[in-house]
Amino acid sequence: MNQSINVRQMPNSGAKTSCQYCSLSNLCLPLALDNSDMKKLDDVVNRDRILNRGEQMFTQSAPFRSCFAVKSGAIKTSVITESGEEQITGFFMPGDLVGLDSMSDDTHASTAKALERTSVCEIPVDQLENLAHVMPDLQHHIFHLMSQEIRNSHQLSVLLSKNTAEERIAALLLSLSSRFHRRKLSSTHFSLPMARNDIANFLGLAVETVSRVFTRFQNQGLIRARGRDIELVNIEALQIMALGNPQA
Amino acid sequence: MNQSINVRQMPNSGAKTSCQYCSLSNLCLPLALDNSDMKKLDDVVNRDRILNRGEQMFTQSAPFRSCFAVKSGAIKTSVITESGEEQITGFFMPGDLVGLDSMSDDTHASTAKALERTSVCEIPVDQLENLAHVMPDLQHHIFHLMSQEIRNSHQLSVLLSKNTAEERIAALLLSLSSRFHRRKLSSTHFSLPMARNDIANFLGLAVETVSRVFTRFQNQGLIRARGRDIELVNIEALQIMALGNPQA
DNA sequence: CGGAATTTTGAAATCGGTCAAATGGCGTGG
DNA sequence: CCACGCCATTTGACCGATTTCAAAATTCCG
Repeated sequence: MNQSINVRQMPNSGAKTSCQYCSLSNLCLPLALDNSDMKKLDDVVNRDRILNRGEQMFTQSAPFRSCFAVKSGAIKTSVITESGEEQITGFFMPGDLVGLDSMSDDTHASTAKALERTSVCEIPVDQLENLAHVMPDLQHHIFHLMSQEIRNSHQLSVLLSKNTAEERIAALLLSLSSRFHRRKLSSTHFSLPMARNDIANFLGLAVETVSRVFTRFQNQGLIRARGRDIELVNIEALQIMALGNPQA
Repeated sequence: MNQSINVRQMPNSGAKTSCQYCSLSNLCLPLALDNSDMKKLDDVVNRDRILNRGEQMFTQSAPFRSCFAVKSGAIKTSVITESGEEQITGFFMPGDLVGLDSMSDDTHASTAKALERTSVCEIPVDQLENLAHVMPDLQHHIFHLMSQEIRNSHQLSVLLSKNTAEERIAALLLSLSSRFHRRKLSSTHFSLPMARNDIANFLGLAVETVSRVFTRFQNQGLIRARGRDIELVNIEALQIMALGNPQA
């Protein structure tokens, strides 16, 4: 039910957990850093900001001052078009860095909202840039993360323009599966952090279509779904399905 | 017919044009730099690589060593899915930097191909990172460019998942228009660098649909199109069209 | 426990895709 | 300079996956 990741407590402290003692350090920004550099990063991080389900972390067009690392819970980001439509651009899980799409401007390019109770670490961008300047590994790592974000978005574009409803949903389930796996959680049995509505929006489908595909998958014995509780029964079949028409 | 940008010649030289004397310096990487820094950048740039139409600048999965700045001509980038389908992820014009989506890996995340005769400047990434390390403005500028790339891709996602064929094509025409404008070319009369096929692929449509929409637009008096030669007759109407259903 | 929100299910409508074929443009070579 | 042939573009008719509209069923929380 709860796919958040427990944060190992610092031995002698009930206080905020430093990067060194955070179980996410192998996923998050500190990944690239040695101990002394991690300390410096540690100093600029504002820890333990808690968001309730539905609460916004930042909103599009608001002044851009910080990126956020997800500690537990889950975040969705979305852009609002001029015609008022929302497009979800990503789901962020513990260890992910949110807000990189805003680094080209002094205002946020998207809105970030908590999908459930979520705790985050805030990292002021000006300080992050300063650190990156003196720490080549950090600079490199940020380049890496931003580039990864571009790739993810390109993958989404492919999904949206080339794949059927079934293929998109299979791909999303597998993507979530592998992300849970990387976080040492079960890759076959998890709880969706987002509503059907969010899935539909993200994948460019109608909610009804998402619902129908879920039941179809269930009837075909590919998954077992009860509400947000999902079990991947036949991963291989899902993988084949996600690939789409294989004769292209 | 030719929307390439002339490169101002260095007064006393028929040789390669340095960044200082390149008319694109206000669009390209040097944008962020003062004269002495520009010199250093200049030293690491391999100039005057020429690609013929259809020639590949780099291919997906090939070792990633350099980014490329477009000097004249036009480039398209695309990703190939596991099932062998191509999705064009961007069109790059003079002053644009190609290859940023590959900075998360040591292999290219996409393939880049020249749409017409194109000249580019090659910038080795390791040297670019070194320079960024000593030049905070350059680092900031690269963050900016990468973030912009994320935004662009998000915009594409919105287009693909929320907009009709007409809206997508109107949006593309307007986007090209503004990009030509920023390069001091006509924003109402230009030559498309890409084929209908590329437009269709980029926008997630069938070629036939693109063709139909073009003729529909022409009949409605929004544009005049003969082959790749495009004239935007009623920009306001196109803008309204690109917005999509305004009652959402 | 109750009411609202989410999810599911059904039937009908549609936009864009697919298939097929005609037309047009352009470079090459005679 | 023209004719050929190839490839890009256009046009037409039909089809199908997904959307839309409507309503029931279920779940979620306060």
